[in-house]
Amino acid sequence: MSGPSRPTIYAVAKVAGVSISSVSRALNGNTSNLDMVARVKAAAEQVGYVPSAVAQSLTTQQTGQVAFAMEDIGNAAYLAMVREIQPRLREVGYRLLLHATGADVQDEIEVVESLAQKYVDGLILCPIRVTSRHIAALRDPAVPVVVIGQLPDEVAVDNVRTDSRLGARLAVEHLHAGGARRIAFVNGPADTIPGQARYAGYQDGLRTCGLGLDDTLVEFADFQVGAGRDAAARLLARSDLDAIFGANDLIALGAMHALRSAGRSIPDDVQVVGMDDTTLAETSFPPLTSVSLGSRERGRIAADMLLGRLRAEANVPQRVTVAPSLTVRESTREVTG
Amino acid sequence: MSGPSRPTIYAVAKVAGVSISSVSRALNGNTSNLDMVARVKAAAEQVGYVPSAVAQSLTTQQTGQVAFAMEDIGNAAYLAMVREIQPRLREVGYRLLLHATGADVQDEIEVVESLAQKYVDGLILCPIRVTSRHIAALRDPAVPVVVIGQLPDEVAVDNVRTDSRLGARLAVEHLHAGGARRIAFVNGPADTIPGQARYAGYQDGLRTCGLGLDDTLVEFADFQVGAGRDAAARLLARSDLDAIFGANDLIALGAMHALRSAGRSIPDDVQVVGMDDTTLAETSFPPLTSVSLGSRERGRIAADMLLGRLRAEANVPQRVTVAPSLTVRESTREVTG
DNA sequence: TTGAAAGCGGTACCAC
DNA sequence: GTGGTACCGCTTTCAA
Repeated sequence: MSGPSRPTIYAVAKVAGVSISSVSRALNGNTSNLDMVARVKAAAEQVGYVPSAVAQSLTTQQTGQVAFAMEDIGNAAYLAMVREIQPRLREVGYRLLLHATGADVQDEIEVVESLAQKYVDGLILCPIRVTSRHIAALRDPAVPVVVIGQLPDEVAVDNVRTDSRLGARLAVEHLHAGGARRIAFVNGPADTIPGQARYAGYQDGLRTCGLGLDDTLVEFADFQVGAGRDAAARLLARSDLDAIFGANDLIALGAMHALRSAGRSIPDDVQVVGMDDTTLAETSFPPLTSVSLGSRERGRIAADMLLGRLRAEANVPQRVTVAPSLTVRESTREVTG
Repeated sequence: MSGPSRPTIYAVAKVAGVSISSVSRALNGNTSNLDMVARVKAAAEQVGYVPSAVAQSLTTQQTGQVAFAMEDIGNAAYLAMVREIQPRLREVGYRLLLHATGADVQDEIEVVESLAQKYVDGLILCPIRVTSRHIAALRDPAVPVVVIGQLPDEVAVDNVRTDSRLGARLAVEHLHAGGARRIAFVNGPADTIPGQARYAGYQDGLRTCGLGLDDTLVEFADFQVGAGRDAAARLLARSDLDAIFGANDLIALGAMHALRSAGRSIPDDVQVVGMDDTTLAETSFPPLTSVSLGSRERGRIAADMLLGRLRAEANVPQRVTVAPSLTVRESTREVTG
């Protein structure tokens, strides 16, 4: 016995002794007859009527839902975005739908293509990579899309980005200002957009500081603690160094573990800087200096951008860039003067 | 100019030269005429047809969506659940909708009541508290609900829980086995279900270990790092202690910070145990021994339970309890023998 | 097998 | 102001 089907608008109309049109109007505030409104509301209350979201969607052509798609909600940067996005959507009555694509490009593209099913009114997408198929799917999305991340200029889509290359440079310059001269870099995978940008920024920083690039000071790792620790251990084994820049906070945290195991003190012997400025950076010991790429802010902006697009159509694509900034904590030396 | 409205099933029917009934059948595999199927699919492809999820929902009375409601996705325990739930749902074609209630009981109840709108096929709910209004709302939910957490026996709802009281006792016993005799406890807020259960478990542990309850060894804090640190600092200032049990990993992490600031070594001077066994426990220094309450497993079970309910209705409510377990790391002393 | 038509549960236009 | 009705886009029953 499937549950008793909920009362529909017809039940309310019957009890109130009016037409369904009147019920609809009364409940949606499209009538001036207060008496009617009262009668209908009483009837609705009596039968326990709640309008069907699906039926409303079919007629209004709006779902009241927005999707957020990223690689993995476990990633602190995306988590930070969700925490900004969800309340904003909720505030104006939108529900949030979560897509974790698991770094699968195919999945990511399917998400965009599935938009044609119209189960959401809009999408915020964080692509890990941008392929030609992405671009094709993004050419004429069924609903408004906001992309968080780098995007070729020719793609006409709302876009909020950051400059992780500049962020990496800031990290190096900060370490240099703190007295470091042999600044190691534990990068993420070299074949990813973030990996490439951060590596370029690392080199930028060395250059502006008048330091040369020393390949023995560079290592690669997954964006994970364990990998960061191992990579840092390799660096310590082969090179003299007085600072480590980790391509994200997890890597930097791993590096701190390696340093501690090697008996090096932080920041006196070796300074450490991470990237993403996640809560991990605050809670680590010592608290980790980290380059903020404004995840929260990007999430907030993306949400606002999408909501704006949802209420007013047909505008030129927007693009906002959030500047990276340094959050100095105790894993680096104070710069005096 | 609002975007060109997508082609409907009528467009396909027209191109294929058949009725919409046939299109529907062909696309849903409810026909044996292979020729028809081919023709329809070709036509669909040609016009770029994608069925409307909303229209399908209206006729099938199913949305293909499931909601997960918890306090805050930023909480590592809930995060762990989401990461288990989402892939499971996705695998069988369900989309995940996220509700963060922000510890607002009112919001939580509204989530349950909003189920009558039928925008999802089911709900997984993690209540922070269970009020009489919860119980009332849960009495006859519009769609199947699975509750993760404690629930009065009289509430006939699918339920997966853990035994955090037993978990707390395990923590105390482990510390005692490691040689601790003055075991402090930094609890969460006393007026929450988790707070009460853990406090009871703490006392259970003391009892089984033959230790007396000493109020000066008990402090309260939010479930946050900063609060945990401050609470631990208060304890250190007034009491002699050789172990600290934090009611969750964040509190325990805060306690470790306080200990470090006070110059106490971990675990030699003071052992520390946390609870929830989050990734923070793995990445802290030293890695934190923590009581696992099986968040991932509970998430997995809840998802499976809901999916089961979604395919076969009308069964008695299920209840599963996940046993807590201890994950021993380096913040406590090895127990030999 | 295939098509016509009746809903699914609402909204909104259009007469009255 | 109010009710009748077409329609949103699809699934499914029922005849032919």
